[in-house]
Amino acid sequence: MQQADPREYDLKVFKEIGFSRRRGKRCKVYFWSLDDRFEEPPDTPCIEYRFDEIPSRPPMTVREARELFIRFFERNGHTPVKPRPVVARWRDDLYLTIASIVVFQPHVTSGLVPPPANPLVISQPSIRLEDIDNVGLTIGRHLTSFEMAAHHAFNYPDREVYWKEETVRLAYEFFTKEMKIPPEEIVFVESWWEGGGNAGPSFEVVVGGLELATLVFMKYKVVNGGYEEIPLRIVDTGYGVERLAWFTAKTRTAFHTIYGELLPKYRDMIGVEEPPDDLLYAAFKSAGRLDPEDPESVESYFNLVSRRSGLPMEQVKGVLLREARLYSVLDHARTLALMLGDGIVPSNSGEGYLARLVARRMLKQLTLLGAADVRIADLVDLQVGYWGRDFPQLVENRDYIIDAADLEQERFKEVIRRGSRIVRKLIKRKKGVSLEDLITLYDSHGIPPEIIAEEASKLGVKIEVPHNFYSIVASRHSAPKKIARKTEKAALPGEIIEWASQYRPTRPLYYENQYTRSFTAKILGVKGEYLVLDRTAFYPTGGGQLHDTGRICVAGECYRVVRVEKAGEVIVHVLEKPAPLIAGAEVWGEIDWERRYRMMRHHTVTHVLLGALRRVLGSHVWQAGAEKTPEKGRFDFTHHRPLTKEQLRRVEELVNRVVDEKRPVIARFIPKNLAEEKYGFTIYQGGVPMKPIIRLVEVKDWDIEGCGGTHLSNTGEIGGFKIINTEKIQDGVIRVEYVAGTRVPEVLQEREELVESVAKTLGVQPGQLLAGAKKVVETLKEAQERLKAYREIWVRGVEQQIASSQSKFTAIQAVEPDRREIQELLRKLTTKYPDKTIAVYYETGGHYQVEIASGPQVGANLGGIVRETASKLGVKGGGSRTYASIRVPREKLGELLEELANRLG
RNA sequence: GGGCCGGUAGCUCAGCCUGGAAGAGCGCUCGGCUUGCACCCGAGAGGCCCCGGGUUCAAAUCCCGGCCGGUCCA
Repeated sequence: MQQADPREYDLKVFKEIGFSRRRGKRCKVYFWSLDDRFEEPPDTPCIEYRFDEIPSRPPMTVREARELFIRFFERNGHTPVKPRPVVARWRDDLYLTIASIVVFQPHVTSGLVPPPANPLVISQPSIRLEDIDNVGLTIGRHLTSFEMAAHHAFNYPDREVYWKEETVRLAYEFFTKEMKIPPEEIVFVESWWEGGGNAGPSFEVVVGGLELATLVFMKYKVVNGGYEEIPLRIVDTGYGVERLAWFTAKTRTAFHTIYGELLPKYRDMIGVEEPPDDLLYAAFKSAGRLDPEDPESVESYFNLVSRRSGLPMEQVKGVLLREARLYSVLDHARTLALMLGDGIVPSNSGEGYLARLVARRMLKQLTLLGAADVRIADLVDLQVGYWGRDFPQLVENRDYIIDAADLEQERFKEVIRRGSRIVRKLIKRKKGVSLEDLITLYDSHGIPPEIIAEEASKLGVKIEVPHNFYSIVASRHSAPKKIARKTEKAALPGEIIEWASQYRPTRPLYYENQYTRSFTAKILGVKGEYLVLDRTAFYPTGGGQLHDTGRICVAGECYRVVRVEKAGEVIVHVLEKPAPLIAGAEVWGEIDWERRYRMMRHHTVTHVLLGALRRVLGSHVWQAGAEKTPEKGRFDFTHHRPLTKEQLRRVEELVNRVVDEKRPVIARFIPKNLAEEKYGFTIYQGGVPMKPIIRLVEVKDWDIEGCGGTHLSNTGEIGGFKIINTEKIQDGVIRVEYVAGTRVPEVLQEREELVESVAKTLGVQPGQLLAGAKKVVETLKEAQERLKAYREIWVRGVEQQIASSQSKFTAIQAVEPDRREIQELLRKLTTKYPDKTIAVYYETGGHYQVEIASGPQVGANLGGIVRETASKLGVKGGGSRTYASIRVPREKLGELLEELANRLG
């Protein structure tokens, strides 16, 4: 860890309280505390938990702890801010909200957008999966989901809010006055924080073995390993709400505090009894020193608990491992509820995979607890009830949460079912399962090794799973790259983008009036076929809407505009060919209105469609991609199951109803913070614009989204809507394609034409299409049967020919060019006439293909003879002892057969 | 987005390594046994071996590309 200048940590507030600075003897870090009672900072793993002995305010629930925190900071001049979803849709470098500061990155932290309030206080539910394997064993130190309560101050060069002194003072006051912790127990450990490209000094506030808060002072940007001061200095704090509650409740594990009445319910459903209290107490005391990553530490932890409680090692180990599994199930159930509640759709990629990971790990634990049949939907539903008041999105999306959880369980069962078949086979064939097998089984088939070991032990085979199994698997994968979310690739050559950027932003007339068809403007610059104007009505490709086309005229000379693209804020028109234009000239432009109008219809109807999908399917439906062309609209969205016919029908009906209702469609620009506060994050369907002012498009009382496209002013103009196709394009993503307005009859016409041409091909009237098709199929079947009959007759003839032939070699011409059929015939004949060699030849592509087989009693090496013959004739051919094939030009057939008859006859 | 695994009868899969007869179990059809049946016995139907290209005398099998599914990881 980076050690900063000691002066960074030397604060007046410490002196005022009477704190002094010390250094740990074994854990060699500096820390501030009241007296000299601590030789070590009271943090894991330097000491064991002793916060049960430290006085504090009476036991709080998680909700009470959150309220206590927010009210305290509100009284101290902070504005409470609503938390964001646990899925960080506004970030392109993160899937999950892992801390409260993530809420403000990167738009606020970069200085582009002001914070919603300053200073502010928030309690942000966060999810971190890095330590997922340690959840449970550490009785609550590791959680996959937690609430990070935080106060943030953003210090601009021209506006200082507060910095270290005030932050530490607030912390001290909160812990002593609100949490009622004796001052002499509170310790500030000097530390250094780095993350997301920023860095700064920090304090960890630890009490009685538990780290309760981290106070970070972000003031540097990390540039090539060095630090640069940034103009916007940010106070980034993080208080663990669950830990605050645990500290006051002093229960044996954090899970007892966090989950309260849910814990006994889970015990009941899963079948894990509450262990004896002296065992749990011993575990509590010893857990502070436990390093779950280190198997030796884990072993000595069990030892310690065994000695402390006086219970045998085996019992301690068994009980605590079962407990750890139970706690993970509790933890994962809440995390999964939060993920699904914020609309993550489980899948095999992106944030969807993270939801699946949590679900699968939970299912694994249940399986190992012998409770594979417990419905995880029930477990998750209990969490929805328990946390519903804190996170209303859980209740609102209950149906989806339950359905998605059920589906994940079904899929996992399927995986295990497939897996156990493979395991049984392996054991039967190889009498065991190697590490290599375990890795393949997990990496390629998703079957956890622990479950394989159990499966195998039922069959009497013992399998050792190495403790570092998952790191072995991880090491097989190449180093992780940065997460890549969809980025629009440049449609213009780099040099053109560079050239265009020198001009001032183009004034977009299509925003002033979306129905503008023609306009006048001034030329700012021309480079070959690329043209930049001071203003334009041409819409550039963006937001899933295709660019306009049209013409631009100067002094009666017109040029086709074939493409329009954006280079930053400058709009670049791409002409059909280089034009001899000069800067400063006046131009007149006109867009192809029919094309544009169709795109507007397809764009507006896309918004109506999204509104309908969210109503029919649920609010987990998010845009995953979209494209609007004059021909059709295409919309990809997240959803866990394929659409039923009924759902499709309802969506179609709903959209058409909105069309009939002639709802107004309004586009306007408003500040980002205001938009978020008023409409929430569903406005960011197509990604988050990094601008302080954003454009919203609202279909009245139906749908509202940030959108840069051109829209109709009323849904009535859509005219009509028809879905023409739907498919699952990847796990968790459904695509629909549709047409609107005048495209509907066109598509109908295309279908009609198809029906007509099929009917014509079948020789029936369009009305008789089905009957006609049935007849064709019947006729085909009949013909095939007849063909089979003829074939049998032919075979009998061939047999006679062979039987009556004196020669050991017979050649027969076949009509059907079906190798497989011929091979089968040859097989039959050579079995019946084991001393004969038979050749069947048929014409194909101007050549004769000859298949030759000899019976088992024929001594000669057929393949060899054919190869020799082939080279003699200058063709290719060969085969095995009893089977060969050769291909000769038409005129050489006679020669070939003669040669073969000579050598084989 | 990347790695790995897979795509063969209605279903579940074998065959592929080592190229030259496309198979098993369940299901289905018919017949027998039986009061009846999820049992038993006998017979039978059912396959563009995912698609395209290449290598080869010859490809389900080997090589390349694609599509689809699964899975692990970002």
